[in-house]
Amino acid sequence: MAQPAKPLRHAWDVTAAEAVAIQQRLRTQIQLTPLQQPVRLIAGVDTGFTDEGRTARAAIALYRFPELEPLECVTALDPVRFPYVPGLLSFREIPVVLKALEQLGQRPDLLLCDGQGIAHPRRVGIATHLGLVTGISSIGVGKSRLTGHYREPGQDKGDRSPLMAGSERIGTVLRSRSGVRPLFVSPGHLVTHQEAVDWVLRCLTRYRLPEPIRMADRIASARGTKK
DNA sequence: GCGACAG
DNA sequence: ATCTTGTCGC
Repeated sequence: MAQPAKPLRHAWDVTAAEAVAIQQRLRTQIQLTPLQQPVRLIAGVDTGFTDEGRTARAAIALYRFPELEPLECVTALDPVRFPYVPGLLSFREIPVVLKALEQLGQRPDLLLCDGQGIAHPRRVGIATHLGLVTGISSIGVGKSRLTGHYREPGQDKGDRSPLMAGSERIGTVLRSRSGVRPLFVSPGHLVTHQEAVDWVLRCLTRYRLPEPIRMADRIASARGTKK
């Protein structure tokens, strides 16, 4: 017998209006509290696109701290189901990131995400969203500004200035390397502003991006190393 | 109405 | 994000 057409929908298949409503609810759960456990496992998270933007590829690179020794890398592919809309990035990238996270053999103590944490119009950037969904402490590391005002920080590595939204602090504009464009660091969930900056600094080597994210970036874009 | 706008 | 070679600068 012919079955009645069922509207097959995935949990993450929402409209832009629904996404905003979800963010407004999630916003109330954010906790900018100090880390409650020693950080031994740090995961860098990033997403890339291929197939003319129809397929998303998430990459997660796990590192042991303080050695910054690479432990394992996992990836996941998923068809894109949500367009890029400034402010709603997490609804486009989180599904495939969760898929990759499930393949990780160990649970990270901290997530370093490519994108904003609370430095977002409704305070729910992808790092915050991911932290709320997983319960894992998370930090947002954006390569450019989404929202907020700031004074240009000094040109030396470590120089910084607060990222503000009115009188509220939403992050830190941090020079991760002398002479390069600054990073926009903000707490995702379960970490403080100070810790967010400290952990990004502790994961830096000789590049602009902290090592875990830099590695995830290369793997997600699948073109950093020509085989 | 006119800009701004993570990846 | 992605399309793309060489080139300028420390």
